[in-house]
Amino acid sequence: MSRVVAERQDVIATLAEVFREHGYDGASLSLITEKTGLGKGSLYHFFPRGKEEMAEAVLGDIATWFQTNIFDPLRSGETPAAAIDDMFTAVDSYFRQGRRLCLMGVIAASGAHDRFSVELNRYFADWRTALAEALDRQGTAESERQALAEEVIGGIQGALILARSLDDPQAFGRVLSRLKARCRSSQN
Amino acid sequence: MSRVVAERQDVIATLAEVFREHGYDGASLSLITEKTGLGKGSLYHFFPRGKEEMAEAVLGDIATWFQTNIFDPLRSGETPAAAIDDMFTAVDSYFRQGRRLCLMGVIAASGAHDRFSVELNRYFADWRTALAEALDRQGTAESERQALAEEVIGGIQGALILARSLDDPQAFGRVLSRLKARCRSSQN
DNA sequence: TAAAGAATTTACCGATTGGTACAGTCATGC
DNA sequence: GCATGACTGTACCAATCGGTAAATTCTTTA
Repeated sequence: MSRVVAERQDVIATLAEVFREHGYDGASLSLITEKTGLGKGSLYHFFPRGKEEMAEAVLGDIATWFQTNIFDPLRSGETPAAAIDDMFTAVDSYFRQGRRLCLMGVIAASGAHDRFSVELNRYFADWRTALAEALDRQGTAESERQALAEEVIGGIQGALILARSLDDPQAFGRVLSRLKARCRSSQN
Repeated sequence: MSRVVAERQDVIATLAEVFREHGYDGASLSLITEKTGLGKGSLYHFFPRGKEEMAEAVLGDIATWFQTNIFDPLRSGETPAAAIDDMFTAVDSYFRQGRRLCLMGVIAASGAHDRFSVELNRYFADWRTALAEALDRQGTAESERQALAEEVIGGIQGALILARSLDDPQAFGRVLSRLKARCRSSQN
């Protein structure tokens, strides 16, 4: 593994934090410089196309993480019901029990939405597909699958915003457990 | 009604659009100038504290609208079940069948969150209280009220983000009708 | 109709924006 | 130990940022 790939990867985690906390427009290069400890020279060495490429890298990184840790297990899990339970556990952990926003949601709710519409579309569509398939395998009615998957994925996004706005991270957990119960009771 | 109040009110609707579509940081004064047709001089005449006061005015306007058209009817409606149904109808209409984002959510998901935390908190807390009370009056179990209210309000926010990200406004309506059914079936 | 004040236009400010250029430093492999 | 290329620091750029100031125009009212 070359040094390039390793260091670039280190930076991406910090970039993700900055974008998550300040949004795309709010994440200025000076702020990014400060938080990453990298000067503009280094930043533009790793991301020649600048801020947009930084955000693309972060979104790609997140997409990969979800693919690996959420979507794939939903498909490959032996017992789909357990796989769905695991999804909720992973989600709760990833979003730090409601104290962390979803960067995909942050971008979707921002003016930068158009710039990353492809990434956003793929993220949510993949999640919906993976969850709907798991629901299918656990015996959820066909008419229910897609709609329930949308309700759950949207519910997670909304719960994050709600928890932050109410300054009550626990609201996230409360909604999560209700959504989980909903998936469970849709079995046949 | 003086001309001041009337014209200021006209501007607020356009300001709301700009903030909704571009976010707080993305809504530059030049963009605001362009969309409102008002020069900086006029803008600063109406909103001496600048952009922040413009956003405050918009958020205040939205809060009033929801208080009047959503929260109050939830409390005063003769039959609570019908009042809740009306809420979903009004929400679907306000958010243009999923083609319009919620500015409160947009701000909550942005770096400007801290600046308007009071407004955000009040909006969501008021909504939760009003809905929980209506659920109470329609006989929803006490243990359910608050949690169901949170699920519904969060669900609406999330559905807006989902619909925009999937580029499928109808996803909003699908989630809405499920949430409505949930409220209905929680009656006693 | 003239005074008062509301509203607008215009020019301007310093600071910051994202981005570029490039010389210099550093580690690594031959 | 030297050449190569990855990496960094610094200086710089035009454009735009949010905001200010003041002269001017338009409306309202007495």
